[in-house]
Amino acid sequence: MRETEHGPAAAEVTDRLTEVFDLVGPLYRRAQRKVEQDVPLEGLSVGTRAVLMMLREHGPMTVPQMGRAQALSRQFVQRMVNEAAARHLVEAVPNPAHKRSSLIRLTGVGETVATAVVDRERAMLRQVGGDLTDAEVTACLRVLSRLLRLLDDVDMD
Amino acid sequence: MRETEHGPAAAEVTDRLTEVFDLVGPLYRRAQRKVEQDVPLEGLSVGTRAVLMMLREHGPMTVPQMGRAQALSRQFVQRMVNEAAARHLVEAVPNPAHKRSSLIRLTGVGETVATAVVDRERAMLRQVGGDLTDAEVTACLRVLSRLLRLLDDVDMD
DNA sequence: GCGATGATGACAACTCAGATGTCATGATGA
DNA sequence: TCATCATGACATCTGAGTTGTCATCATCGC
Repeated sequence: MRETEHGPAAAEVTDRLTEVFDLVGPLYRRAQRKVEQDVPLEGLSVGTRAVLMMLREHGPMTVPQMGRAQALSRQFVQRMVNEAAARHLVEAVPNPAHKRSSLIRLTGVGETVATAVVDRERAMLRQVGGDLTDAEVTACLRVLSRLLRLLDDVDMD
Repeated sequence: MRETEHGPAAAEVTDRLTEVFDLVGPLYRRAQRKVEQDVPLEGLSVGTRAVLMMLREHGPMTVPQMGRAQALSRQFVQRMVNEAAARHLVEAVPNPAHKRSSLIRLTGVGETVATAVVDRERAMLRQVGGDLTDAEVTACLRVLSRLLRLLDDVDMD
């Protein structure tokens, strides 16, 4: 039986997707709380951590770009960036594409701190990594991305 | 190459798990917002919706059980349950196992409302369901469950 | 059986992540 | 050149969810 067809199998998949959402809530809250209690070690808040992680992963970005990527309001991200900038973890550099909105990028210190955070978190994830296959994680990423895209139109600003 | 071994492959998996977490944040916020704007149709709040959905899925439960399951504080869940009870969507029935903490279960009306919510949400998920295979969703559920268990110790109360 | 321990429910107070509103500025595009 | 739109700055607000406290009652060890 091909699972990608519509019909009974598709209905089955839809059912299970509900379960995925049911897992996202608790997972988000637990992760939030975990980060909340760990990240002060680096003198960060959850919000500034998110900014550092994004810049670390995707390179320099503008504030509105980050807001859209994280489904957060532009103004909130701005506050987090300002906070990070006050601690010299990030800095604004001129944006060749748009003169008014500067690119935000990690400073040397920022990179160091971001790496420390990532390393700590990966150490924790390593406990569970062995149980899961690469294929499973890939599938998970695909499912979550698809769901995210489904909710793309739900936006603000 | 077996991916479940430790070594390079395991490290790779750990890396990708970070990506999973990066997806959970935006997904949670978007879903929250979507539910927020849809669920007033049934005259519910996000919290009461969560209670109804849990009872619908798992049958009667006590308040503390629901709190643990959703990683929410007992008191908060209690408030949501009280709210739902005020609208006669749920009711307390004696708990044979523990005399002091009664079981909460859906009323007839509650069941109707919960079904309406589920149906609407499944209709939306159906748009995406066809793209994904049953195996992928299963893998996703497994990954998320594993991550949730990893954070089990992070708790409150 | 009886006291210690510990859940539970009820209620009050608080916090803070994140949204919303508004304005001035300057970039962009027809 | 003018209208439009995106950005940054700042101020205010909201409400989901927590924390604190207390009385009650169930459970369990002795």
